[in-house]
Amino acid sequence: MTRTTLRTHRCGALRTEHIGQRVRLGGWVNRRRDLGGIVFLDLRDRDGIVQVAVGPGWASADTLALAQTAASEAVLTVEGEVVARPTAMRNAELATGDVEVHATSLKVVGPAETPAIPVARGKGEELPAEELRLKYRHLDLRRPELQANLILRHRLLQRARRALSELDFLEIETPILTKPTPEGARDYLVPSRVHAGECYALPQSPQIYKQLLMVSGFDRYFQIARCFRDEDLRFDRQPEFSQIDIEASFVTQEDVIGFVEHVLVALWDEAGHTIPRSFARLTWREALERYGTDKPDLRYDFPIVDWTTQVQPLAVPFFQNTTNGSRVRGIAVRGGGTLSRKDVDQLTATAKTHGAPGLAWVKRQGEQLSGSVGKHFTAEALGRLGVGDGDVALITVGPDRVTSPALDKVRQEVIRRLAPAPKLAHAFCWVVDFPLFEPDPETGKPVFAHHPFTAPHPEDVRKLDSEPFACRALHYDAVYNGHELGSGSIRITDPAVQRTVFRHLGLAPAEIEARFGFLLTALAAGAPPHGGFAVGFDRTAMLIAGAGSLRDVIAFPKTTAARALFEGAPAPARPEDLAALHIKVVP
RNA sequence: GGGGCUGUAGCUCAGCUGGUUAGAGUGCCGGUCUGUCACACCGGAGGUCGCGGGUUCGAGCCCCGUCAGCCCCGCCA
Repeated sequence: MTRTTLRTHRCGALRTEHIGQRVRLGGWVNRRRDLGGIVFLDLRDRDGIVQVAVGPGWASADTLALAQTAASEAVLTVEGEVVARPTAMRNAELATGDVEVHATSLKVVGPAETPAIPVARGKGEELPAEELRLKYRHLDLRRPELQANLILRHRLLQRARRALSELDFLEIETPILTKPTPEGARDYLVPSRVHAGECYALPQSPQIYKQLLMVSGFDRYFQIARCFRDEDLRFDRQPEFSQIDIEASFVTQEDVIGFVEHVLVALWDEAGHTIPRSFARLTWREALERYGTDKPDLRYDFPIVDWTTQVQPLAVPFFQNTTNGSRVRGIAVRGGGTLSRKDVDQLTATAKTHGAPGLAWVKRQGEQLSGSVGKHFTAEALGRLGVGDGDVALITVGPDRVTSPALDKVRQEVIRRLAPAPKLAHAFCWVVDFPLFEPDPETGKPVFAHHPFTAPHPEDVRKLDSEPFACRALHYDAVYNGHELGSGSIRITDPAVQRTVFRHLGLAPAEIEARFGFLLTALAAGAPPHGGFAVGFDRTAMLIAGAGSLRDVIAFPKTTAARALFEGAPAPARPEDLAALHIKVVP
């Protein structure tokens, strides 16, 4: 199957079953070992590495001379015979290590200059700086690790397509040149040459299009959708990324959750992991209460607990400012007695950098109590907090919006330092019942927590105006080991409700018609109940591959400053191009 | 927009309290070598100490600014 005019096999595919065959190979010189009379070349392709031996018993003097000068990373074609290695010469570290190829002829078809960064690395040798790896991406991508990541990514994509096709979903493409959105992330704009002063926007997601497809009756849609958001980046955020985008009609939240579980289980299966269904489920409120985050890592315990009433009688000064909704919350760290004073100090620093006033702590070793608030406690009082012998309690105080994120970070840090065995290797869960609104950090006014097409929970619709923050949404997130894999919702299908929601966003009626008229018109044309989901595919691939960054599962990623170091994008536009686009750059 | 870390040979790094001619490993070049697999051994070349300014008798090292990469906060409906 891999045979072409120029080669018969891939290098990395040769095994003992090929012994005796004459083969032609093509590959890159991974390493050369020149012993004088005999030369060994490690030839590499995407399947792996095979040793090519060039010796006087079978190769001409010219071939031997050529092998002696073959440069690292040059492309060679090799013709020769697959032979068994003598027992003592086998290499158990190579998949092809029981055989080698005795080359009878050899050709440098792609000479190579000395590579700017090494492809073949010695054991324990560090990777080149990421800046160089991105600049010389064509070399970095030759590394077996990155090849494996991209090959896995391919298989995951194919598996997602297959899984969804089996569920009768149709793959339909939507535009890349689309319309700016009023809310959410900043758009990448594409100026129109034909229409002076007008712009397309690259989609942040195909949200409206997939809803239109439901209105059109396609029933079940999916797409591996490229999405673009002009926001600052992180190790797990790139300006352009791929989503497994799903939408289905005549569904409830349970149907969508079922579809998504089916896809996720298939993806993990593709990587050899068997994931039981159904996934754990907790409400957004529970998640924040117990873990301080809407994407809890359920591989580990160490839940956050409310100790406000238990510590009240102890008259600890630090815990006294429990006015207007503040609570005393903390984590009973089982086995936390092994945390050093320095560990606790660093945990305190973590809590403070995330807004907490500080971190009180009590450690119990036998009857011995120690820690910043140790003198206020008795063993019995600690027992009421669930803190036993050898444990430590980490405690803070404040309103939930302060203590939740701080204790989330503290919990993560505790897990990192204690490195307990996880209860599960793959902890999936659904977080449901998200709030429809959240307070604007500046004004305190309600703003949409998800996107403005998310349907309110039917039980809470009457609270839309009176108690907006008590209003739940039909919005759900899939979470894996503390990472958000994606989110989805049931959509608003009543154009009147959709108009009300836009008004809540502060949009004037004329603006609503201008921006979303096409959606409202569609909803009024007979819209089936529908909902969907989007899986962040790059992030999923990163997690399944065990990669440390999105950049390791994307062939040509951007830096954290959104630059492409390989091709050098973005680049200054030529004046004539700007003129054609009716653009003047203001310095 | 803010904070932190890093930047010295092609690559990975060391460089003491500011003090002689900036080192190592690897790669590269030349040589020896017929069973290596990070081959071994001998020899050699290779430096804008990110960039700009300042302090100092003297700066890789101290100060200010700046650029780049990475990580974090804000941001990411």
